[in-house]
Amino acid sequence: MCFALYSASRAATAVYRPVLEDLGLTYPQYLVMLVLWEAEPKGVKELGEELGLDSGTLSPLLKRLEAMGLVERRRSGEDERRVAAHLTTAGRALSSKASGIPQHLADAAGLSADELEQLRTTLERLTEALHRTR
Amino acid sequence: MCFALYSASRAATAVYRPVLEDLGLTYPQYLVMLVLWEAEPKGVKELGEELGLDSGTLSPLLKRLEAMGLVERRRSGEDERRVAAHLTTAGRALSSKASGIPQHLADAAGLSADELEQLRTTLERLTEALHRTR
DNA sequence: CGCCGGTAAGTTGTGCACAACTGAATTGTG
DNA sequence: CACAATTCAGTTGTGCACAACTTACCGGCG
Repeated sequence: MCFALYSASRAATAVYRPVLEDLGLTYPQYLVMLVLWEAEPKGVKELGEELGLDSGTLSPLLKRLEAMGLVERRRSGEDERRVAAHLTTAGRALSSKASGIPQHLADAAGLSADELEQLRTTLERLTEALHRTR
Repeated sequence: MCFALYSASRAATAVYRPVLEDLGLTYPQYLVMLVLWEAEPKGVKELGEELGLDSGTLSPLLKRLEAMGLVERRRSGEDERRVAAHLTTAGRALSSKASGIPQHLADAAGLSADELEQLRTTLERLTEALHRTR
């Protein structure tokens, strides 16, 4: 069962890869951009909570996004410990190029909309349960 | 949808991690051992086909398993290009310690046996379809 | 005020995942 | 037989994922 999960996840990111290459993003970078397109700016901690990633993964990832000119990292004035990721103009503009990606993947999945929806909710329940065992 | 897949997969390996730590294995190493416990010896290419991994991933992984004394890599006599992974006595012995792991994970999943079975087949169909689009 | 536990981000080190490439061995074809 | 194309394992380089640790900063308490 878990091998099926592992394989499917890798197969999905493999389908994303060539599409995201046009945007110059990796899959985790794309996830971060999705979150920021939704609401911005976001602290490293908030990004980590939404994506389930820690600062050890996010810090270098955000640095790369900053080097690409998509994101700016700014230290908070009120709390000097916090760093917020702000979108640049280029970062905001990229969202329109990315708008077709979810549909592209849904097409590649070869499952009906119902099946996809059911799969998604089952996976979310599973993730919840697995996290609870920690 | 794909984020659900990505999260669930990471959550599953996170549940495996402490259990596999007792065996001194990572999750991909455990997958290789599972394949070898099933049938042995296996060439790097065959392992790669069953797991969907390439030599760039498997070569160093097998070297680590060899360094742990679980596996021996031997060049084939007939075809000097090929390298086969053989289990050592210790490698074979480890399988009994690992026997309880699948059940442990099924318990942690918090889904019924039916739901797990259905999830597995859906994921397999999905993986198939995603590979086809390449 | 001074210190102290806790928190936020970053750093270091290990091990995948995968692309691109290398080098050796084999196979197919003229 | 010779040699070009292919196959196989391994190497190199990049980017996650995560544990363990470090550093800077906050907020509270004596």
